[in-house]
Amino acid sequence: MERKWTTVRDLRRTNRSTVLSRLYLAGPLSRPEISRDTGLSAGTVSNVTAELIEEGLVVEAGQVDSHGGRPRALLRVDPDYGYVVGVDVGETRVRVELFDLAMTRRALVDRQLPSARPRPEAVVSRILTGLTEAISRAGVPEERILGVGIGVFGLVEQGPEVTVHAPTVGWQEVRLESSLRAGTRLPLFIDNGAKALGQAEMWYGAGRGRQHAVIVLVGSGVGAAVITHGQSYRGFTSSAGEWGHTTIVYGGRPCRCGSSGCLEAYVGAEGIIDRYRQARAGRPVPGGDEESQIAALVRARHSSTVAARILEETTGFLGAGLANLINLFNPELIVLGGWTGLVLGAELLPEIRVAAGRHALELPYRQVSIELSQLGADAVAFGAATLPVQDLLLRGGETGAARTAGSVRAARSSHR
Amino acid sequence: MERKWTTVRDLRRTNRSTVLSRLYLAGPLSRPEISRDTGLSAGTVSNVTAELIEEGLVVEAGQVDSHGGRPRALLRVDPDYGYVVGVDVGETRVRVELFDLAMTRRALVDRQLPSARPRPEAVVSRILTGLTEAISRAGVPEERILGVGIGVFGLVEQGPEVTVHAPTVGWQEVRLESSLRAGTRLPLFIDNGAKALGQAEMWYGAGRGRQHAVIVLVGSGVGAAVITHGQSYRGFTSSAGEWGHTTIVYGGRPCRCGSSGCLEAYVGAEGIIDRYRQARAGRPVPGGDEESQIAALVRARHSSTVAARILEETTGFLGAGLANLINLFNPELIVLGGWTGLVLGAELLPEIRVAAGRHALELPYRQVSIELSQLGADAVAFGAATLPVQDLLLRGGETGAARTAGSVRAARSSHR
DNA sequence: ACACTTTTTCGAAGGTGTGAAATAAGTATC
DNA sequence: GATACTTATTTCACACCTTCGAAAAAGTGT
Repeated sequence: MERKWTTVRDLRRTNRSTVLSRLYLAGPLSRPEISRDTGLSAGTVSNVTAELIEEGLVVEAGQVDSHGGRPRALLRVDPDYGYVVGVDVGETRVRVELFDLAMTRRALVDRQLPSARPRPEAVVSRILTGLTEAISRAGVPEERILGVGIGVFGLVEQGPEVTVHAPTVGWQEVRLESSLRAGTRLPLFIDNGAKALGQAEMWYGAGRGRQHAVIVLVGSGVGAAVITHGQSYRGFTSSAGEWGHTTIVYGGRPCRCGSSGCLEAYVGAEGIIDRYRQARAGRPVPGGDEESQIAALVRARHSSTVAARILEETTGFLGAGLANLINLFNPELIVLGGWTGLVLGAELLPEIRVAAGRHALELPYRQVSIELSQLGADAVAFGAATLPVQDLLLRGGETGAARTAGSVRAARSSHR
Repeated sequence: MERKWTTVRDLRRTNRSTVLSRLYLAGPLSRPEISRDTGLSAGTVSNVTAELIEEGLVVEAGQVDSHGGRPRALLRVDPDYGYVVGVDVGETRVRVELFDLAMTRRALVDRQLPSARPRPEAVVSRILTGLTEAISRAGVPEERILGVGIGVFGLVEQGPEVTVHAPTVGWQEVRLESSLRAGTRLPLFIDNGAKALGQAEMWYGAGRGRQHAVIVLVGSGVGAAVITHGQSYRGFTSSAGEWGHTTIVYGGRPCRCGSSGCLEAYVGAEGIIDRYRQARAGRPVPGGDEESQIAALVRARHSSTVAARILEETTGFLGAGLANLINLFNPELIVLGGWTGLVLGAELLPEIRVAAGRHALELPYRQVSIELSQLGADAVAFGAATLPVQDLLLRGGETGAARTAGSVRAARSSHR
């Protein structure tokens, strides 16, 4: 009962939010279209849009000619109203990208990390220097930055203060938010990288227009982002969706998480390569890094029965894992992403679908479609950048008395 | 964008709803307490409660003495404002119970089904006759019945019309709602039995006051009800939560659903008994029905190493299954229910907790507590009866122009 | 009897969306 | 080129809503 949802002004805010969101996600729209989509009366739409235009969030974008009537004016969110930053924190590098509101990239900064088990301070310093560099490269005044979204590996706990847990790289309750807060006044939005990417896929990728989906990430690790009613499913402390460490072969292969039989131990890149090596009687798998090893395996499938068998098994495990998601979450869509997932999916998607069908219940399986990611494997920073945008939309474009910045509102009004 | 949430009257309805819900779920409360809990101003609370009292939904319930000030009046929902019916549709019987709003049972009707694979018509006729009998036995005028909740086995699809799918008993897209609609004008609320029970457990059982929980049902079959933000997680077509048919032993024991290695094949009553029999080299398990066989197994665990091993394995499988739920849904609470679950849990809960800890990720495991069901195995009808209550609360006590009945409102206003 | 405290009600004020009417801005037709 | 028609957009009266502060109500303690 902590939510504040009572006054007539909150009503206005949600209506602003629905109008703004529709406008942002469904491209240029005319007022009558907004009215129809949102159920708001024409008068209200006119009223709300006038306010949004006045504030500079929305601009006119041409007209659409009519069949004998006043032509309807098209409206859209002004891409230059503000800018957002997305940060991809990986285990080997930090990547900072700056976008305008249309998600056109304006700057990109890449920083290597010294080791694959980076210390938090190393990450924090690279985020902060990357941030200033991206801002200066893009030539954008800092006051116009709406927020910084950060997609991190590991479990991101959204408490009174955001903390990150990633036992595999030795991070225990890392207070990432407060560390960053010391170095910037910009609003911060920290989330798990898979969840960030999932949101991007819903807005700009394979999930457009869907409400219930699971975006699955198969790379070195295996994760998932669950979307319900268009929103990320978080659970009690936001660590929901740890699909990679669900048991799929009771008592099976040991997993780096300490348990055994985890899905990740079978369909994560390392798991696949390891099983391939064992099937080759211990001979090393050709190719240098994991990526080329997987590629080699996929290429070999027509010539080598061993490779074919390994891939078939992998398809089976992956299918069963997807079936578990289908049975538990009943999504309308599953998006297969992550670099390993994309490599496998490019060749084997039909087989994966069939394998999922073998293990899932018939009804929910009939209602789900399994598709490939459209944004590719490298869109975590992009996804992270959508986090501040989402915040903007949910607030209906009002400068929330949120995390920081009273400067933003001032900057804005002096700007127009 | 289909939801209607725009006008200033919707605002009133949600405020009525929050006040009414708080009052219903948190027992007798004074107006200042409501104000504090809901964030509404004292004026609004007075205004809203006056309306609810006027309509007969809420009544005064004594006073609480003060420390030198006007004593605060206590308010509560009138248990006799209306009545609700809950129906438990099992594979062998139909059970109809009638409650007042305080969930005190006023009537109970039990009807056997002719076979364990009942035809839909057999179920429908027993529901309808059971309904009239329960109403007459309780001596309640039909106009005072707020609705009938029905908890059914199988997958319940909430479309424009509710349909039920249960392949194991040969039900394919059974149009239960329209069949019942022919025989009664009362508002109907049809849902999966496990979900219905889950809601009851949240309101009146082990889940009180929690927001994110999974209620797990282990009986002959295995199911789960997932609660997020206090609401049942449904997914795209409401068939979410089919935990029993998630794969936990890839390529393992065949399951009646057609797949193999499903959790249900290992920890469902039949699966346990079957594994026990195999371990006894095919000798039949003592005891008549499944229930007494499981009881015999549990009793034998101190004298028989075979029984002990089977139970240990069962604990392991169940723990891994729970761990999957923990990793995927990140609940704050897991409630173990269902008759098999209760029998096992009564003896082995600590071991089950440990087994879950072995397979779950550390952080979400630390944050979850695993408890036994408090409502017992036979509370599906009770749970189903909460469905119309929930509807009442969500509507804020306004007679929705919902599924049926304009008679209800008339009856109500003539009644006071 | 009086002062004090707390609850509850009351009325004015400030906001909101709606629906109908008015206005704007085109196209089709004669 | 003027007129009729059509559709988009704005304007405005209206009915509602919550809040806020003041006043009334209803007790306790001295």
